[in-house]
Amino acid sequence: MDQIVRTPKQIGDAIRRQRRKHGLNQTNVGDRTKLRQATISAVESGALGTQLGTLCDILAALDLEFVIRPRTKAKPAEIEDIF
Amino acid sequence: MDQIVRTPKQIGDAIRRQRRKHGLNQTNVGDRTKLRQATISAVESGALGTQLGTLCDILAALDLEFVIRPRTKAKPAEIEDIF
DNA sequence: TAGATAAATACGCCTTAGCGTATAATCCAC
DNA sequence: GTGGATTATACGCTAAGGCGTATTTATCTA
Repeated sequence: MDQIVRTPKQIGDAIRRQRRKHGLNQTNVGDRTKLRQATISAVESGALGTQLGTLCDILAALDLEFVIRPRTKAKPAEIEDIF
Repeated sequence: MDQIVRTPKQIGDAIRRQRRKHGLNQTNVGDRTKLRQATISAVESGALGTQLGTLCDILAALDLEFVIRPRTKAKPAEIEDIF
């Protein structure tokens, strides 16, 4: 359930998954966050330049949070696919 | 040990704490990440516009990782100070 | 397979991150 | 308190984010 994310792409994928789990589309999230649908799309696709404020807004809208911790030796399956 | 972080400021504080725990200064992290000391300073101070790529680079340099999960009802103490 | 819903792109605009380079402001130990 | 180390700011520059508005390109479903 908890998802280890180490790259923008992994973060985007995790967000997309959670968004769908919530039954929302990108426009819905955009409304909740005052961000454009296009921006949500960019974040989910793993744009490196996504701004931290933007990301935090999206997480809040999806009722998600980050935990920051020392890297673990996680099995590949626990981490987002590299592809 | 694990730190719940929900805002750029909390993320910056957590990074600063971990950096010090590693016995590094901002310049050291800058060297490891090809970022400027000034950039590390900005991230640690919670700049909203910090880019995701930048953040991930710093986390990697400090051997940290994110976990993304549903928000918990954590006691205030488990979460970074609001300020 | 048509129609509708959702996601990805486009264009021009304004703002700002991060860069190099430097310097000012703090912190700390001696 | 002073000198060295660390961190915060400054300035001009280039590149890119996110905005509004719209359209194209999937995706899904009846």
